[in-house]
Amino acid sequence: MISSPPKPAKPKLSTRRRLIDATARLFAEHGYNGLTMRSVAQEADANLAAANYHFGSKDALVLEMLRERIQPINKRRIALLEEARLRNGNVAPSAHEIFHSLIFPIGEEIARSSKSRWSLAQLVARTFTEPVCFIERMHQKFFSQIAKLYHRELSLAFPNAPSKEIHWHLHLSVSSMLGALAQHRRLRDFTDGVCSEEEVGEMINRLIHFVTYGFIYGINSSPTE
Amino acid sequence: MISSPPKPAKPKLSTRRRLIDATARLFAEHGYNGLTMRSVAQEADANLAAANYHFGSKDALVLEMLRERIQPINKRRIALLEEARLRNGNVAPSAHEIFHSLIFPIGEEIARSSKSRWSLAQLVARTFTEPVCFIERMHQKFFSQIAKLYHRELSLAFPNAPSKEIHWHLHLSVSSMLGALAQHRRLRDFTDGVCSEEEVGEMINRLIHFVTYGFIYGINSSPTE
DNA sequence: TATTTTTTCAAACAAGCGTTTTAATGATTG
DNA sequence: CAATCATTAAAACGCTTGTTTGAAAAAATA
Repeated sequence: MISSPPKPAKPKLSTRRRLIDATARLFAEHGYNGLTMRSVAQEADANLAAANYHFGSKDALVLEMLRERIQPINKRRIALLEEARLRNGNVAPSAHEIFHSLIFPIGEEIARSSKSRWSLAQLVARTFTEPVCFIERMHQKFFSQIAKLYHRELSLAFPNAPSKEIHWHLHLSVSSMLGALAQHRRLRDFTDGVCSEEEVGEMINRLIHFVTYGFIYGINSSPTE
Repeated sequence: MISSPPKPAKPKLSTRRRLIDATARLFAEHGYNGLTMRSVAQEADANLAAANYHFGSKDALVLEMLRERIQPINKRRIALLEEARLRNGNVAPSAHEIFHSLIFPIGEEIARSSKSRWSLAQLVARTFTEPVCFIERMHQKFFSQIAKLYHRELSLAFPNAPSKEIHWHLHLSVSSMLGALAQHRRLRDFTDGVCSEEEVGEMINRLIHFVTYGFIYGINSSPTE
């Protein structure tokens, strides 16, 4: 079966694009140390020297890939928060709205990526485990300001809760979110085949409720036990 | 200052022992790929060939280290569950008792290891992120049976909840636990210095409550939304 | 003490790593 | 067409990896 169309209908993305996408797949699957320039080149169907030519180094390549994946999610989070604020008039967003804005955007991206050939969930797991220095610094840059934003927002929603308790439970909430995303690929095994990884929307919805309840009832019970 | 006591008060553990402990530290910090036989040998103050002599291969060394760390925790979990069952007579353990038995034992070990030179929290994060095949198989072996045990236990505590919902929320609970443990080292940064990583007990207590509330109220609300 | 077994050690092995180099391509512009 | 640029290609560079080797040292057994 020989196919010889005038145009192969495969525009074949730029080498740069293919390199970044291959980096995302391989970084998610094997981590920073497990990702090699040679594997990236092979996965991207490019030459070994191409990545160094386009990005300068392995570090810069991975960093650019992460930036490209994370920034739109954070922008969407802030947008959803603004939306809720406007919708409620002068009333502060509820805990559910706050955690919805935190979790839903990354759920959207995970659902999108799961239909593709790479998994954002795995990538999230990676970035939060890899102790490589530049990744830690990057997380500091990307997530410290948004953490402060959510702490402020939760302080408005729970004006009677001590600031430290909000810190504690926001930390637990974020940790739960990340843990659930990181473990998502293990869902089928863990539930003995009962729950399927395709139901990303179900998972995100339950996760938002789970975290909201954990936060609300955790904040309001025995802070000094 | 020359010290020449008759016995240097340093019995110096066996090479095998030192190799395993060094492996735990380095695996936790750098992951499987980042751990090298040379770094293990240096950290354990042993010869490069010693690890291959005692364990055969890098795989076998890491596997033995993991087995040694995980098994006692699972035994303690089952013991706490039995304890609660006996204490309540014929009544099934409550959700709080169940999650206490799940989370408290690993909290104990983390508190113990945090005073040592290595961190169990980091190791937990590693093992749940590393996609190396033998680790995944190992987790399947170690945690699939105990997952079934907890599903049974929660089914008794929530006889009206559909089995699938218990699967979902147990998955979320375990994910939250792992996420919180994995993120524990980031606590200080994340909370802007307000919460300290030394308060492991505080963290575990709050985590148990957080997960319990998330499970209880998650199970009892909108299962078919 | 003599002999056997276990454990350590330094050195070397092939394979794989990130990066660089140099030449050959392809596209763009004059 | 000629010339300049951006991109690709193959080969090689030191360096590190897991593992193996064979002899030396230590421990255990007789």
